[in-house]
Amino acid sequence: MLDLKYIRNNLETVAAMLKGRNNSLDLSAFKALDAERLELLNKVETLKNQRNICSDKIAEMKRAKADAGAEITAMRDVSRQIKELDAKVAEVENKLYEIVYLIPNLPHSSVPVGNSEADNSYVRDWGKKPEFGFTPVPHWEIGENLKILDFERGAKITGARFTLYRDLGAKLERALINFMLDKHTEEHGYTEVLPPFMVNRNSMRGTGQLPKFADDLFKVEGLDYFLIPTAEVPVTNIFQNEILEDSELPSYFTAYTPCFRKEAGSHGRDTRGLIRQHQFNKVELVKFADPEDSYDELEKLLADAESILQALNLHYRVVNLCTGDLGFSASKTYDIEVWLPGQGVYREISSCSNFEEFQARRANIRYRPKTGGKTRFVHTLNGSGLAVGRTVVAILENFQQEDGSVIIPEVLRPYLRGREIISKK
RNA sequence: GGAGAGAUGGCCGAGUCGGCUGAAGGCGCUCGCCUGCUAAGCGAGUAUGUGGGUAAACUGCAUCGAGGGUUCGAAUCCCUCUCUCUCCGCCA
Repeated sequence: MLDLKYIRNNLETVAAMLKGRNNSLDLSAFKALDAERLELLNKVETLKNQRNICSDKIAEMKRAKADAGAEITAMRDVSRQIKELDAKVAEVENKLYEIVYLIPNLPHSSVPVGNSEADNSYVRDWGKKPEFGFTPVPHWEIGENLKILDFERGAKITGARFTLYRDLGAKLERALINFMLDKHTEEHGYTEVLPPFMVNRNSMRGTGQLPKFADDLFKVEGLDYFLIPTAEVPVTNIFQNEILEDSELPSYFTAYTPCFRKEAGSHGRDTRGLIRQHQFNKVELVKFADPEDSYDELEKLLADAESILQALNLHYRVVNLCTGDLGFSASKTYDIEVWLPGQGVYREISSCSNFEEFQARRANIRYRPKTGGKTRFVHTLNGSGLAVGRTVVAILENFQQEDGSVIIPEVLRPYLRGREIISKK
């Protein structure tokens, strides 16, 4: 959420920002609603002031055993007016916030301007594409052939976009989760947390999933709870409505959770394989940072995510998302795209963002600056470290052998009792 | 699921038959004084949001789990909800 005062004073900037983000939100009602709200507040607060003063007077008179009948009668009317105005304020405020909650975050100055994916700017790459003496195949063929991924049974058990992992497939997924969590906690200073996989509406609003993206969420029937689409939601909300001490910043958390997404609007896209599932596993990195150094923290966060791919020896590239491709809550986002030789494409495997104050304002997460003075909103950041299912995809496709077997990356072998290869039984 | 107790400022904890309680008292913390170190002592200060005001002084409004109600006036009375604790039952 942006600061009301900021929107009020920079309405043109905000409108231009919306255009740059391909966002068609209509701001025309904002100005009138905002002005009406201020006017109503002014009125009602004056009346309340009157009432407070008079109430004290009545109390005094009563203590002096004087008759306050006239004052009480007069205040009766004032109170009635206050009640009416309060109701009106609430009404106007609701309308106003309906708009404000739908305004996305302001992009950082280093974000390239552009309309789509094609305009994202290249940052760097690491490693190189593996060479094959044969034609590499996509992971779904490898997985089915090795009997470690069972798409048909996943669909039978639940439906499309659900997959049953078997045997070394399941173990590989589990090994990756453990490897990632260990690396981030032991080497990068993150604290591991295991949060609830369902959250309430307020938490979803705090990180920006609601109200705009309700269609993408699985809602629990009969309760106002939602399955999390990412650990970002429960972990960022750890400090919801709290004031942190400056000494607690920056604060790093990592969490493994399954993620549940409806993938509304993606019908027909990536229907084969593990790429786009309704349920997938992810190890997430979340940071709470001092606004002064949140962009340094973003670079470090990105490096932490990259280190996993490097340890697995997977070729990837990093892109800086352009204004048109940037997520709703983010000020700046780097995507890490891993090379998938079976499909001949780079696919997003991690998304690392700085949200600046946007989520902190919604979730009301503040800190006391060391210089003293008023509390300020922290900056929140997060990134995948990494999406586990897509990492399995990358491993299968990059390390496939001509005979259909797959070499297990060395760093994972300790997590698999020394296994070096997945081959057909 | 049943029975009961509770939710007050950074923490602990008062709030009597509704009014002088944004909130006593204590602890903690900050600044100053004092004391040759440590400890103790003394004085002052110490919530958040939002508005006015010169980014000051000062000042309006709101906030005692959340929402509603009664009243001129609610931390205090009534209703609903949420959460916490204790006991019983059930359960991985």
